[in-house]
Amino acid sequence: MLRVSRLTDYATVVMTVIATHPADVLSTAQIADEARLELPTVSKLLKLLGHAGLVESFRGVNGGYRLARPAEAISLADIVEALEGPIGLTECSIAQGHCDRHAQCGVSGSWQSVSGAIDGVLRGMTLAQMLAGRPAAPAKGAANPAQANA
Amino acid sequence: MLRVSRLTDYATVVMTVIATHPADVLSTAQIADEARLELPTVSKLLKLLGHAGLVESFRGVNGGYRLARPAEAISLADIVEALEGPIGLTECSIAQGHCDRHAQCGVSGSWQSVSGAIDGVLRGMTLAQMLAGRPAAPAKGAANPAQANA
DNA sequence: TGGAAACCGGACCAAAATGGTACTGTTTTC
DNA sequence: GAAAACAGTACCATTTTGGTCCGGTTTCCA
Ligand code: FES
Ligand code: FES
Repeated sequence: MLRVSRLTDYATVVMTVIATHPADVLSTAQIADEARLELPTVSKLLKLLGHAGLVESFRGVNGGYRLARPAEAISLADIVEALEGPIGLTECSIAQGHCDRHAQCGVSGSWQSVSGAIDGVLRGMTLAQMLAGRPAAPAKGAANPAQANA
Repeated sequence: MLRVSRLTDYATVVMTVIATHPADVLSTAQIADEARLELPTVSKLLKLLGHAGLVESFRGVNGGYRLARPAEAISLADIVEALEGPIGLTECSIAQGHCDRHAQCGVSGSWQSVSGAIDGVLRGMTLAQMLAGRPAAPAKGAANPAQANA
C-alpha cells in the first residue's frame, strides 16, 4: 500500500499534541490522554522521538516532554525518519551493493530518483503546517493528475 | 523505512525486462532468466501484473506475456498499485471514518496532502523512463525472437 | 488425436516485521 | 526518603510478507 507504519501515524498525532503546548512540559500521561492513545504506546513513541532529537525529555517529578525545536523547524521527514529510519523506497536505493542483481537490473536509479522526490515532499511539510490543519500542498501543487486507472 | 515491498521492486525489474522486447511474447521462464529471479516468484508477479491490466497474457504453447500498453503509458504508480493497492501513506488517508481518532487528531489532512503529492511523483515516472535510465542493455545479445522452442 | 508447453487460480507454509505490553532501573523533586 | 516520571529493554501475539507448490485449463504441433 506504500504506507507508513501506524506507529509513525501516531507519532505525528503525538507531536501535534506536544506542539499545541509549546511552553509546557507534558507528562506521558497527559499526552496519551490528549492523543487518545494508550499510555505504553505513547511512552514508546516518545522514547523514539527523543532518541531522534525531536523532543526534549525531563526526568523526575514534574518531568515530561517538550519540543526540542520550534514546530516550524520539524518536518514530517524528521518524524518518519525517527520511526522508520532513512527514507528510501527500496532496500537497493538506500545502500547500493547489497543486491547481486544491481549490475543489470538498472531500475535502482529510477527508484533513487523517486525516493529523492518523496523525501523532498516529506521535508516540505512542517509540524507547524500540520498544526494549522489546513496545509497547502507541500512542495509542488501536485493535485492528482488523472485518477482514470483501470 | 517508508519502503515499497520487495515484490514491487522485482515487479519493476520484470516490467523492464518485458519492455526490452516490445515485439515478442516472452514466457515466464524467459523473463525469470533475464531478470535473474526465481520462476515461481516471477509467475506470481506476472499474474498480479496481468490482473492490473499492465501485461497481456497468452495461453498455450508459445504463450507468454507482453506489455498491454506502450512503455510510455505505464507509470511507476501503476506498478505500485498493482502490487500494493491504492497509494496512501496511512490507512486513514485512504478511507476516512475508519479511525475513531479522526475527529480531533487533525493530521489526516496533512497525510492526505503528502499522499497526493507522492502519487504525483510516482505517476510521473514512466516505464520508458526507467528503461532509459539503464546503464546498458544487459543480455539483449541473445536474439531468440520468436518461439524459442529450440 | 494425443502430448507437451505454458498460463490460471488457488492453497499453503515459513519467516519476518509489526504492534502492543510489561518490568525493572534511574533520576529528580518535595 | 518516598513518590513521580522517564529510560531501557525484553517479551509475546498477531499480522504481513515472501516464497513455493499443486491441480486445472488452454493452445499448439506432430
Ligand atoms: S538493485 Fe536490487 S533489484 Fe535492482
Ligand atoms: S485519522 Fe486516524 S490517526 Fe488521525
